[in-house]
Formats: sequence, structure tokens, C-alpha cells
Amino acid sequence: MADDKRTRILEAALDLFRERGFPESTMREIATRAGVASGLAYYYFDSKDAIVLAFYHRAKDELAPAIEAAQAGKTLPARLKAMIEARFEYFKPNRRFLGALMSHAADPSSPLSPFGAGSQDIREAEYANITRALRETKTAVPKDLEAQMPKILWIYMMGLMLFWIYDHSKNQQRTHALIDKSLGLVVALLKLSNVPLLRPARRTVQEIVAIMEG
Amino acid sequence: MADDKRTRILEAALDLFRERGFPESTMREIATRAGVASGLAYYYFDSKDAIVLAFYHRAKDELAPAIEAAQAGKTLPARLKAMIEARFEYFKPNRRFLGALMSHAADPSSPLSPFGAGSQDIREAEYANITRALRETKTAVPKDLEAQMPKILWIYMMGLMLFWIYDHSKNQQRTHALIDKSLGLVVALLKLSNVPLLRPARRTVQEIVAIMEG
DNA sequence: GTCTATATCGGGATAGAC
DNA sequence: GTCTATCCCGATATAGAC
Repeated sequence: MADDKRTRILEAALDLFRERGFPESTMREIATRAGVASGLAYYYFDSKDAIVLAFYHRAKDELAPAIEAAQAGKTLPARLKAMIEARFEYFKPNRRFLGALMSHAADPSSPLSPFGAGSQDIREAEYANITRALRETKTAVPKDLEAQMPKILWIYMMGLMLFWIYDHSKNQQRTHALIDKSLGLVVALLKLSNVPLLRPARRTVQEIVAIMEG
Repeated sequence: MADDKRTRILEAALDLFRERGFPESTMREIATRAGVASGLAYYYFDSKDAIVLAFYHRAKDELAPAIEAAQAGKTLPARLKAMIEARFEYFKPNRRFLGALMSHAADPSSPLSPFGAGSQDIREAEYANITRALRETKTAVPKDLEAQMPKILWIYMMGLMLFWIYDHSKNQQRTHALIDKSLGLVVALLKLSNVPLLRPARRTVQEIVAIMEG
């Protein structure tokens, strides 16, 4: 019965977030919709934000199989596209209120930030997925950028995710157009990066990534 | 007396934001510090967010001379560097509370977002400054990217600004290192973009910018 | 441990008197 | 233009039923 109530509160909250948006949904309404006393919502979740966190963690688990399936692609762009679209498919019903989750995104010191220490384990797993995609598709990566490339591609994918969240076009057409166009550019830049003459540029990229890592 | 009260409320708010951060500052405290009734703050400002918007607009005006001075540089990287560092200098005392505001930055529909409609006038002025810097330093820009280049460089500068806000290193050394390294890459990419053979890549960049503009 | 009910507080925002 | 009183909501706390 305990877990049941917790789940019902979570579902009721997500329903309300979807219908009315995050800030407009009150804890009183969430509890009412779940059919429990408002105090109970605070028994299971420390705060309204904590409900969002619970959703985020559930998503991580439920997404794992789809990300695994994305590794079936034959080329790097195919796999990257499948990875990002698996996320879009899963988060589609919640796209509108995902903005609330992303509101902490820029601040690395926020526990909710995908760039912060709080989500390091998730991030490492995502690097590993990209590394695997690079290896299994036999994509040519210059030796002196091998260590940095997964991180660069991950940041690229996070950018697409952010764009999608705030893409109000019908069916997020703009994001899908952006994926196709930008993947072309990514592949072109990757090819270009292998040109021996561009060694100084690669060195600069290395240094930039090092600075950003702190 | 009217404008005087408005200014006092704004100053009291910014003082509190600096001391305690944005969310921790209450409208009641702001009003108390300004020596007025709490309701009066709402007479002059629609909301707490509106106080921040007033701060942005004042910053734009007060920054204008420094940005003008930055246009004295002889090369593009020199001018870009001067422009961004003028902003850092001005916002330095408010760096910490700017971070609290960035929670709204990614959402273009937020009135506080630098990418939203609320700050369009400010943004246009910044494009104009970059366009002028490109022209006056006689920087070679490929004809087919002329329209997009100011926007691309503006986004680059916004990225540096974001990094600076969350840069906890002493005196934001990491940001300053990042500026120097990344400016080198920007200049290299600009040179590279003029290679006739890369016309298809330029076309792709054009299309990407078009998609992002909506 | 699970759940309800209720009282209380702090803070953003509003209404209306003057 | 200015102030006072008030509303609403998120959050905390607590007493007590089962």
C-alpha cells in the first residue's frame, strides 16, 4: 500500500505538470488528485522539486533498453540519431514540463544539473555509450582527440535535447530538421579533424576541453 | 519623489540580491530597506522578475560607453575580447546573483531569458556591435555566411558569459584562459571557412542557423 | 511505519482605502 | 502614489488514528 500511494502521488503530479505546467501545479492539488492528504505528499517527497527528481531517476532506468537498441546502427550518425530520438520518444508526453527540470541545468553546483557532480554516474554511462558507438562503427577519430571526443559529442547531444524542450513547432519539426542538418556537420567536422595539417587546431581543442573540465 | 522611490527600491533590491542571492531576498525586505511599504514595490515593478529586467536595461545603458571603447581594437579577436571583458568588469559585483537568474536563461519564453522576446532590443544592439567589429577590422567573412556570422559570434560570447557566471576559480582564471584559447579557435575556423572547397559546409551552417531562428 | 487532519509560517502578489 | 490588509500557496510541524 505504501509504494502504491507513492506511485499515485507521482503519477498525479506528472499529470498535473503536463496539464498546467510545473509552477501552476500546487501540492494541495497533487494530493487531492492522488486522493491523499497533502501532508502525505511531503511524507514521500521532500519538496515539489523532489517529485521531479524521482521522475528523472525513473526515466533513467526505463530508458536503458531503448539506448541499448540504438547501438544496433551501422554508422555513427545513425547511432547518435537513434540515441537522441529514443530520449525524445520517451520524454514526449512530458516535454513541456521538462523545462522545469532543465531550469537548473546551467548551474553545475545544482544537484539537478546534468553537468554537476550529482549526475556524474549517469554522465559516465552516457560517455561509455558514445565511446562504444565510435568504436563499433569504426569511426576515424584522430589519436590526439580520442579522449575528448565522447565529451564533445555528449555536449552536442545535450544541446539538441535543450533545443527540443523549448521547440514549440508542430511535432518539434525544427528539432528533427536540426538533428539531420547538424549531424551532417558533425560528420564533416570529424572527417576534417583527421587532416594532419590541423594538428595545432586539435591541440587547441584539447586545451579548451581541459579548461572546461576544471 | 516618484522616480526617487523607484530608484531606491531598485537599489535596495540589487543590494540584497548581491548580499543574499535572488531567491533569498524577499519583497518585504526590499521594501523595508528602501523605506517604503511592500505594496509600493509592486506599484513600480510588476513582479520580482521585473526588477531584474530593470537591472538588465540599466546595465545596457551603463555598459554602452565601455562597449564603444572596445571598438578601438585593431583585430576582431581584440575587439571581441574587449567586449566580453567590459561585461565581466561591469557585472563582477553581481556575478553570484546572475547565476541565480540563469535558471530562466534556457527558456526563450521566460521574460528573463537573453534569448527571449523580452530582451530582443538588447540583442539587436549586440548584433550591431559585432557586425561593426567585423566590418571595421576588415575581417574576411565568406559572402554566404555574412548574414549568419554576427549571430554565431554572439552565441559564442553568451557561452563565455555563462561559463564565467559559474566559474568558481580564483578571479575566474579559467574563463580568461578559455577566452584566449577559444578566440584562437574562432579565428582559425573563420579563416578555414573562407576555403572555397567548403561551400557545402557553409550551406549546412546557413541552414542550421535558419532552423534555430525558427 | 503509514496516513489524516490541522495549525502555522513565510513570501509573492493583489485590492482597495486614502 | 502610497499604504494597510488580505489572499494564496509552498513548506513545516505536530497530534493522533491504525
